[in-house]
Amino acid sequence: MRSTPPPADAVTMPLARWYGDAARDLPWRRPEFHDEFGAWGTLVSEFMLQQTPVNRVIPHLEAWLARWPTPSALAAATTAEVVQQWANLGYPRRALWLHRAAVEITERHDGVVPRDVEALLGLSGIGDYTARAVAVFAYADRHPVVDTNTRRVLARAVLGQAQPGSPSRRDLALMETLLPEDAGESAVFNAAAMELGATVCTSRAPRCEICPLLDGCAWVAAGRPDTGDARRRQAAFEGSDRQARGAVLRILRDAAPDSVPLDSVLPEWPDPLQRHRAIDSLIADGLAEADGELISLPR
DNA sequence: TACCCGTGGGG
DNA sequence: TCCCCAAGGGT
Repeated sequence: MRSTPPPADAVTMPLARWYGDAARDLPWRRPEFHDEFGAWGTLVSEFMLQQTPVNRVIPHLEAWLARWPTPSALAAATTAEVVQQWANLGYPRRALWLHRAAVEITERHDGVVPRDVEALLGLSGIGDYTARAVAVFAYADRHPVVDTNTRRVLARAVLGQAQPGSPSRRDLALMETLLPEDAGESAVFNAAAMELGATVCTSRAPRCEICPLLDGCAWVAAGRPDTGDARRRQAAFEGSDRQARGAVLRILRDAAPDSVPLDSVLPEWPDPLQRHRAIDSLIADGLAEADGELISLPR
């Protein structure tokens, strides 16, 4: 006699089966990747994947790990080298944080990426998502891993809403209730939920026809209501400070390791005040360094 | 909590 | 063309 399966199985079982067939072949999912780079490889990949699409990350990840295959190797690099290697991945403060995390790992953890979630959360640039992603995907421990893809899958399949709206902490708790007891199965479930959100249960045009959760999906059952789109729109990029900062930093990256005259940096920028603000804030963030009338990446 | 932080590809 | 948004985190 089998007991009635827990409701969570209605989600975990079909998802695991689907993942076995449909998972993309990504570098950080290959055994050789873990053999070669261990948890460090996972950590670097997760930093790069924060808000940067998979396809753009892959070549940068390989170059980065070839140059700095261990935390201590990166810790020994200069800020300028790190920012330049980060290239056009975007959000360059992540490069600073990754560098800082490498120093922290070297100094506080004997050069070994921590396994404990609390210890991981203590590192620069690591939050709820990245800490658990490292613990689960590098160390095969049992934790809920909740990113924007998983949140969307939970919102639709379980909560019946078009987009995630509840605080992400609540989705973390919800994911915990669905997590299989077995650590290995739970790791697959975490990866599968993310993969489904990335490739099928997408934000704009979900492909419900091929979704393994179609039969039990609360959102489909409700007639795919458009939940008023509570998402906050991303601030305009054109004319923003971010655009100005990006333009300045590109010049410094291209010139590195040389300095350039301050006057030569975006002299024609439409808003001189904004140009000044961009330069100052980059220096304040540690992404640039001024020396008299010269400016460069930090030395 | 809401806002800030780059960059580029796809619908 | 233009708009959306992408394996988040810090403040």
